Amino acid sequence: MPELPEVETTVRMVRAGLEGRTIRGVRVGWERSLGGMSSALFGRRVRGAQIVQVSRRAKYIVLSLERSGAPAGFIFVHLRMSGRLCIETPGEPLEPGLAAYVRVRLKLDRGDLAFVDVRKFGRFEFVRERDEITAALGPEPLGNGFTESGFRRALGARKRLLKPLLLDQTFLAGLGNIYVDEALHRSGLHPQRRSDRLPRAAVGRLYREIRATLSEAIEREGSSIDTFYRTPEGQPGQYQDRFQVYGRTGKPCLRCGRGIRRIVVGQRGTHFCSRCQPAPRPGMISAP
DNA sequence: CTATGGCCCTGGTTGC
DNA sequence: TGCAACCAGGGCCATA
Repeated sequence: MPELPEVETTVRMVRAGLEGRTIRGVRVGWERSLGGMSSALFGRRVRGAQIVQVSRRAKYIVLSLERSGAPAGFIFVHLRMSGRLCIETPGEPLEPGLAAYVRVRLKLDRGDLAFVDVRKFGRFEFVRERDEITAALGPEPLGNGFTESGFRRALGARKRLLKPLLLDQTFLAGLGNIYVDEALHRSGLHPQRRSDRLPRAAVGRLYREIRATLSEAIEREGSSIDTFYRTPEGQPGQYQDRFQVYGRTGKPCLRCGRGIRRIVVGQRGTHFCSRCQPAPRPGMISAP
């Protein structure tokens, strides 16, 4: 599920309930969610710490911890495919259907934070230094550090297919399968175009459409295409109603009417319009 | 460097 | 209806 817009929505909704809270205890239902640390050590690291800030970096939710005013590490949460954060209070108990999938629970001085994750791919991990996670990440697509000229240089420095490159979190951090397909369609670019063979104007379009797509999706609180993603308030997002290509295989392109096609690129289902996103010349799909 | 396939997991949907 | 196969908003790792 969650890509940048869903993670951003999650952060905005849990922030008020978490900032300022103190972690009184920990319950771990699936130890691997901790990313290799034992439950015992995780408990020791976070018990007694105060959550002073809730923020987002790429697809991570970052809880900054302090003990008596001094930095005390971070909890990095990655929702992967099916993860969700829920705040439970006596007045707002967890939805009954979710209880069986709580993998980590933080007992707070007011309420609980439940990390729910059906498929168990998600992570809820403690690190001492932010860099341990963020060092390998590419720029934030909506941040000031992501510029059109920098993007052009970076694309030109690689010889990869556009779609897998845009999914690569070390190249650009935050896009996932849905928003890459949507941004490529809006840019009129075929997912198998090579990154180093784009005209300048195409790079400009792609740059702007990536940012516009993500911004519009955040405004609509992300996309919900099945029962997994819900905002922490339990509501589905609204951006799925705006999809141009994702999940629309065989349906008419909303711009030109031709049927949307689905192919597999880099092992990921890929949706595009063969008229609005013309294929590169055959020799340009793979390296010569 | 780039690409590919397997793997981690569970549940919903599809097709016979 | 029953059941197997296939699919899924992600990412890591080993191997060509």
